[in-house]
Amino acid sequence: MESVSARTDTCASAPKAHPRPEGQDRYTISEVVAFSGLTAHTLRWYERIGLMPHVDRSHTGQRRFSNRDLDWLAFVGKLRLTGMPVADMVRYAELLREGDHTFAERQELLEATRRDVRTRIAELQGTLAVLDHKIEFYGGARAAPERA
Amino acid sequence: MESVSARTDTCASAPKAHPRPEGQDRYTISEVVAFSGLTAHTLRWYERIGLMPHVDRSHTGQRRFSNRDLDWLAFVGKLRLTGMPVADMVRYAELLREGDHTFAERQELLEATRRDVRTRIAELQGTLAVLDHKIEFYGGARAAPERA
DNA sequence: CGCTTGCTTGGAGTGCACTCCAAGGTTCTA
DNA sequence: TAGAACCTTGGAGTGCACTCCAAGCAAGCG
Repeated sequence: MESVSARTDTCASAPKAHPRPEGQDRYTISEVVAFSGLTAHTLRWYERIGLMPHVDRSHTGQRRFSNRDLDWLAFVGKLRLTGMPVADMVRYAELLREGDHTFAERQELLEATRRDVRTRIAELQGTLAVLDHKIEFYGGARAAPERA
Repeated sequence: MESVSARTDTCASAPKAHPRPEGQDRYTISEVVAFSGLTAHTLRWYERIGLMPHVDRSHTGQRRFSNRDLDWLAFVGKLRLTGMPVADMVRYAELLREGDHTFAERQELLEATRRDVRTRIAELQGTLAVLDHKIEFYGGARAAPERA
């Protein structure tokens, strides 16, 4: 995802290069829409509720997003997939803004999230087993009594 | 997480014995609440929107749920975990009520759902990788410049 | 310069999945 | 046979996560 990858060659998830290199990264909202898949409405709303660190502005007040902002949005997107409530993500964003002394709390929050994700994966695998079972039934039998 | 393993003696998910044997399975709504974890409101709402096959009634009109209904609710619960919209589940319930000639469509619907679940699991595993990465960073470094 | 397209705001509206309410009838226990 | 606890209904309300609107300023082009 980000620079820290230099910890080794980890960073298994492809870093997904930014559309423009550092230094020229001043994206308009519509560019971010194209890149992130979110709507402009949603991007503005994220900022309003504190889910985005305050975005830079042009001299006339229009938003100019940075590569950093794009990275953050990608991370938020991942969290969103887990079903985490937006309020919790805002909480994490606040902790980040508050600085170093929230380090431990952030770590705890990430670990709790990881536990949730693992639980969710397990639940989905349980569901997958049920689906496999029913589909197998559909493949084999033809119209059986069970409320399939 | 693991469960799927037992592909041999299938029916891996414990059949989860019914609270009462066939023949005495006439549960009040509050018994179903205790067993399913859903609220009475939700159970009535499910019936109203057609997500429950019409539930049997006592001679005075109170609901009496059967083991069959419990099984159906358990399945709906699994589908709910996948994030499937209620409307889609209602569609499946309708197909069931319509009888044998909807067999193929039901099968298709289940298979599409399975594809969705697999996609969702893959997404969550991607998220898990990101979380692992960040947590590792938190464990190793102490307050670094990244917008972790 | 004028035109089109894009961006700004606060506030209101939408869709989903519940969740609750009021007013009354039912069932169980003492 | 009384009282508590449970059940019924249609319809209204809630919380979440967007989603859209109107009115106006900004930016790029021939």
